[in-house]
Amino acid sequence: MTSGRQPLDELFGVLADPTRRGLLERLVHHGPHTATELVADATVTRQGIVKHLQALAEAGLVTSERVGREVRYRATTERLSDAIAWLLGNSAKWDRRLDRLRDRAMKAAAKR
Amino acid sequence: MTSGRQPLDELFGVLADPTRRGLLERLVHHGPHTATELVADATVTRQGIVKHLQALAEAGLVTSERVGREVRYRATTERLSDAIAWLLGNSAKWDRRLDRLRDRAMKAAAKR
DNA sequence: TCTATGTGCAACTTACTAGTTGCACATGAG
DNA sequence: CTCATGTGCAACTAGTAAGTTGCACATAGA
Repeated sequence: MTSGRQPLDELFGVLADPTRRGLLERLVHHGPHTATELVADATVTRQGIVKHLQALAEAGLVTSERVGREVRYRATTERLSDAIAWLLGNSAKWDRRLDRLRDRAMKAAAKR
Repeated sequence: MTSGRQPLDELFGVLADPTRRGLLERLVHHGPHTATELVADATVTRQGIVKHLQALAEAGLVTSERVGREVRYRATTERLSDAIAWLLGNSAKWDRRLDRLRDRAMKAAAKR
């Protein structure tokens, strides 16, 4: 059962870092930014941020677009549905509220 | 902003490992088990499993109870709501389906 | 009491990850 | 062209995490 690097490994792993979650939050709620712009809010160097953004990109949570000499990173949160679906699917099944949530999440995930 | 070891770090970090997710799934869907029993389905040693269960316990996802010479581990999935809430809160806000999910999840989390 | 089974503790190896620094390359503006 | 700004690549360090092995301790049962 322990095959190499499943999608959820990457997804949850990427979200386990507070700096990365902060970056993603920023991109989700305040739109696209460059790595250099994001340095202001972080405690790490630009290179550190670039690494985090690349990790997020590999997990499918951000995309990048070159604009002149800048590179804009944009959040693409569709993949989060996979994580949500797993979590709801493993929340106590005897809870009716979560049962309803799970059903809806499964449908939402299936549509994608 | 990068303070030491936030709750979500631990939560997502613990879920990033496929062996741990497998253990949690097993406990959620098939009830309490001992570490020794869980060895059968895993690819790692008992000690490895014990370590994973301890990690899950520290993240508040399982509890353990001693019964004679055995130790039964039981899933306690309430904490998953925290992860669900974060994910829904950072899913694209323009998506109405996820908006509804988020509202419901927030209410569910608040009740706990 | 003796034994089989289950658990706990500790040391150790290996591998990965966060974060850094240094420098080279690319591009927009004057 | 020249320079400031933004990006890319690579090497390196330090810390942590997975997983193992070996052995000691505890307990149910014959």
